[in-house]
Amino acid sequence: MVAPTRSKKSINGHGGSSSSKRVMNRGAWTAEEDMKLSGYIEIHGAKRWKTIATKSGLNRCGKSCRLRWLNYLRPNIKRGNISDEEEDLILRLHRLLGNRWSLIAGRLPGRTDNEIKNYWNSHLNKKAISGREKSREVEPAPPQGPAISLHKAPENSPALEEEEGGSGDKLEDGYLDPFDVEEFFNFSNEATSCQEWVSKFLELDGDLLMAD
DNA sequence: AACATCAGCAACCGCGTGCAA
DNA sequence: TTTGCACGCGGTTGCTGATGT
Repeated sequence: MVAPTRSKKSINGHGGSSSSKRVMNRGAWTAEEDMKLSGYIEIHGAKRWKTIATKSGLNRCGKSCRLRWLNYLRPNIKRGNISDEEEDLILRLHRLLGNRWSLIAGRLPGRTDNEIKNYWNSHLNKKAISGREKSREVEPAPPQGPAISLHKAPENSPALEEEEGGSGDKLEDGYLDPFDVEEFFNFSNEATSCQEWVSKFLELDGDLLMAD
């Protein structure tokens, strides 16, 4: 899809937290706003979104600026044309992680959590459901939700922990955990390239399927 | 051609977490 | 210890274009 020019709701305020009476711009971003934002970030960096929002001269809230940057303006963003390989990876990761879009996006270079979430809701959700329906015909009651349960953890930290704690390899829903989850999803350790990670994941996920 | 419905997606919202004062 | 700010995440909303009737 081309850069959006549609005018969404342009209402005052942004609901909730801000008590400011200043009328904020909302809705679709214009090319001019995009230029202002990326120009400012180029010079000052993508930090302190509230400051960025005010100093850049954009009549937007910091949240809106952050979202626009992360999902649209950031360099190396891939948009659209999700390949079969990526789709397959999303399906597998979702089966493993559930709706942890940012984690899934973290393993798809150039893809954003928002894009993946949208893609899931509009394309893959149906696929996943129909897949489950089919497998239900063969064996009843497949497990719902992520095979690996996660506690919410900050980015770039050991994000995953098994529910039972420790190095136990049996997960709460009966899935076997065939690999070191903490190491596997430790994004701070980027020694291995993403390509390597993907092939490693596909390999291990295949094993997991065989074990089912 | 006109209208209704659906699908895709950008953007908004509320909440949780981390951190500094 | 408490409080407030900044940030990130996931769910939801609603606009637009496509498709169907």
